[in-house]
Amino acid sequence: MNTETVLDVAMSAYWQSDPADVSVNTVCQMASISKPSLYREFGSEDGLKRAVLDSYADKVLSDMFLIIQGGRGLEETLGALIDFASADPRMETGCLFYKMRAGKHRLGPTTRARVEEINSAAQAAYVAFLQSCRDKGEFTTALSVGAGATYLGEQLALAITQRASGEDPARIRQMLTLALSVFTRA
Amino acid sequence: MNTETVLDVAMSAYWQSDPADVSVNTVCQMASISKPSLYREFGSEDGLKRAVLDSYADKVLSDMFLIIQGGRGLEETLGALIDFASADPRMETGCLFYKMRAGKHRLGPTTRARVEEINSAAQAAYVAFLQSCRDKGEFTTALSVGAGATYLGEQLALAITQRASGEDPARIRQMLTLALSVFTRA
DNA sequence: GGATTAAAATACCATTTGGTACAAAAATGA
DNA sequence: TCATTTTTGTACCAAATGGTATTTTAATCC
Repeated sequence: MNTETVLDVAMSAYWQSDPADVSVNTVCQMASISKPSLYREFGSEDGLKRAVLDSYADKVLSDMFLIIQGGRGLEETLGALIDFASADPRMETGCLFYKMRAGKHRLGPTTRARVEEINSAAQAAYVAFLQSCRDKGEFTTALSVGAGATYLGEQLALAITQRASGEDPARIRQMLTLALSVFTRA
Repeated sequence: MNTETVLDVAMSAYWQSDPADVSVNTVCQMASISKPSLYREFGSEDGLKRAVLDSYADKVLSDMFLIIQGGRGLEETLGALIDFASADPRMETGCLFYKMRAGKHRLGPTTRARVEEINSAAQAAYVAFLQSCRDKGEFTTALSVGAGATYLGEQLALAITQRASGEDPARIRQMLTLALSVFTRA
């Protein structure tokens, strides 16, 4: 049984619907493997989800981090984030990480821990980005860097979550652009 | 068996945790009634949830509608909404309606229909409010009334949802104030 | 009080959940 | 080719889910 294949199948299932709505049984029959095989490889449902999340972070979230850490200016970076959130086809059914975070009380301990880890890393990345913008004199609002980072993160999460519920991408872009306009309009 | 009591118990349970995480069995033993009694009164889980949502709309959401339809000005109304979302003790564990809306794919048909109904009513209320502000010359942004209404609704939902996950109310107020500043700062 | 009717609870149903004991295959070694 | 080891799948487990048939209890009527 190919571990990589199982991870892909599970990720796709969790991502398309919701980690809480996909059972281990379902994953097994979608991947055409037996349940003991899966448990031998991942130990538990929690282990599987954690592995899937790791894989997701590697394949998808990394691209988002690249945008934030690209070293570009405020407007350009915000624009890229808006593009990503409102138009990237991979976010059409939302973000697996945000789905997990939204239902983190339904996750096992190791997956939840990983979710919190990633969340902290994202927050830190937003902070670093905004701080660099402030240093460059692009981010001159009274708003603190920490608060701005939280705000930015939550607005992105909101936008991407809305894509999962089928909202019109153009509308989402409009809303997100409006929300993030607080960074550029003093 | 007191129907009102059962509704209160169920509402409290759904509200405090999440409608998807509270089973019919749990509701029964919390209300100290037998399962057939509950099914005789509400027909199904969907029926119970729908009844609870109706009761919730009557007891809680009505207050939110009162704020919006109070006929007061833009700044004052937004301030009241910010207060409600970030400080009202009843929103400490979030809003039952928003929880249902967030997990509406997990709801039965009648409850889901009611959720959509309430959602439309809320949107309409936001539209009416913003339109009246525009008529009074308080809302002069390029933003359309419809888009503004959607934005307002989503930002409130976000803020209240964050309260359910234990975020610091002061932080939430700050974020929401920032988000809604787009209405008053041109 | 005794018969009838309305209310409630016990005890069950099928299905699904996460998880595993154990037997059947398949690959490896000599 | 035969024995050993590793891999895989069948068949099961207990618990919980939403929902119900049937029996017991309680109230009503005469």
